[in-house]
Amino acid sequence: MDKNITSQTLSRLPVYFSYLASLSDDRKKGNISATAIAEALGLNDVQVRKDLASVSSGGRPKVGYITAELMSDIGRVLGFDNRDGVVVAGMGNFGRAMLEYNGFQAYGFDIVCGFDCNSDRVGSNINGRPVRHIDELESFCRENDIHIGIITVPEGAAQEVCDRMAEAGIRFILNFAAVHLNAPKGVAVHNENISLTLAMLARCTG
Amino acid sequence: MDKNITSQTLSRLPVYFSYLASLSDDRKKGNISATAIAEALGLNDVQVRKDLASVSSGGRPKVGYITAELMSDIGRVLGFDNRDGVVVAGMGNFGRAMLEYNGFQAYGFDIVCGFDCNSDRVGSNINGRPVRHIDELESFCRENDIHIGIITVPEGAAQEVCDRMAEAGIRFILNFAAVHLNAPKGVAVHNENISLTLAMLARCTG
DNA sequence: TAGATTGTTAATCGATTAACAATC
DNA sequence: TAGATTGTTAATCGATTAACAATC
Repeated sequence: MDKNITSQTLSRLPVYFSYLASLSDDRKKGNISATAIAEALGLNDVQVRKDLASVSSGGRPKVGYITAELMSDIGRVLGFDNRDGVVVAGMGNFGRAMLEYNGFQAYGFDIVCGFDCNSDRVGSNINGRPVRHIDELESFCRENDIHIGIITVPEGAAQEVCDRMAEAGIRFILNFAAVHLNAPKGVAVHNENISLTLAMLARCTG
Repeated sequence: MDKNITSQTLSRLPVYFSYLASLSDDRKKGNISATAIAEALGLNDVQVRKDLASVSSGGRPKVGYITAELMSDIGRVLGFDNRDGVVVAGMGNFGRAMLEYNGFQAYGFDIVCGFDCNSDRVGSNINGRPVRHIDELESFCRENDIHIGIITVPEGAAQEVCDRMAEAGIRFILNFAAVHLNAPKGVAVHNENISLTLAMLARCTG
C-alpha cells in the first residue's frame, strides 16, 4: 500500500471515504467492489480500482474489499490516525459553528481553542472549548505546538490574522473569509470562498 | 473569448479572480500581466496566459491586461452577471451565517429565504431574510423559481432535506453537512466536508 | 531598436481508459 | 467450470510546458 499516490487519486480518496461512510451499517459490515463504487459515484471502474489498489492490498477477485478495512485503509492515508490540534480565529456564527461541531475528532483533528478580539466573547466557553483574545494566539500556538488554523474573521481582518498565524508557527490555514490570503512560503493556505464554489457548481456544471 | 474552456481552466478562474480582487485599489486601476499573476500564485506563466486567453481577448504585448476588464471578463464566464435565488435549509450557526452574509450578491446570488423545522426559529427574520418552516420549501421554490440550495442541517437530516430539495425543483445543492448525499440524476450535489478538506490540506500538502 | 509581453504551434508529460491475464 | 472481480500492461487521451514568432 501507499505505492505511488498521485494528487488526482488523493483528491478522490475523500469522495470514496464519504461514500462508504454513507452506506447503511449492514452494508458496512460486508464487502464492496470497486465496480460498485464506480457505478454509485459515476466514475470509471478501472480508475476506482487503481485508486483503491494504491491505498489497500485487500482487494480479492470475485469478492472485492471488506468495507470496514477499506475505510480504515483510506483513513490511514488521509491521516485520520494522527492527532492534530486546531485553533479557530473569529467567533462569529461561522467560528462558533466550528467550536460546537464535534465531528472533527473522527478525522484526527481536535479543535482546542477559539480566538476573538471582542472582549464580550473572550473568556467564554463554547462546547467546552475556551475563547481567548487574539493577542494570545501566538503564545498559545507555540506552547501547545499547534500547526493548523481556521480563519472565520471578517474579510477586512483576515490577512492580518493570517500573518499572525504564520508568525505563530501555523503551517496550514483553512480560510473561510471571502478574500484571497497571501501567506509566506512554508505556509499552505486553502481559500474556501463559498460564493465562488457556488458559482462553479451552478454555472459550470450544468 | 469563451473559446474552449477546459474544466481545469475553469477551476483556476476563481483563483485568478480572487487574487485580482485582493490587489490594492491602486493596482486594480492599472494593468497586470499573466506573468505577474503566475508568479504570485506559483503557477506556470504559459498556463496562466492560456487560461486568460480563453476568457478575454484584452491581452496586449508589453502591457498585459487591464485589471478591471480582466476581472469583469472572468466574472462574466463565472456567471456573476446572472441573478439566481438561493435558499438555505437549517438555521443553526452555519445557516444563520449564510443569511447574515451579504457578499453573495457580488457573485450573482441572492439568498432569498432560510428554512428550519424548529418553531422557535420559524417566522423570524435574519438580516432582512425570512425564515420559514421546512414544509414550505417545495411551494416556495416552485413559486419563486429557485434552483440553488444550501444545506446546513444536522447530518441525520441532510439526506431527507436533499430529497425534498430535488423534489422542489432545486438542481444545484451545496452540502455542508458532513455526510455524502445521493441525489437523483439531474441534481448536482457538491459535498463540502470540512474535516476532509482539512485532512487534504494538512496531511497531503506538506 | 531592444525588451517585455502576448498568443500559437509542437513536444512532453501524466492521467485515464482499454485490453487482458490472474484468481477466487 | 463459468462468472465476477482483481491488478497490470499497453494505448489513448488531454493537459502542461517548451519553443518561437508576432506585437507594442
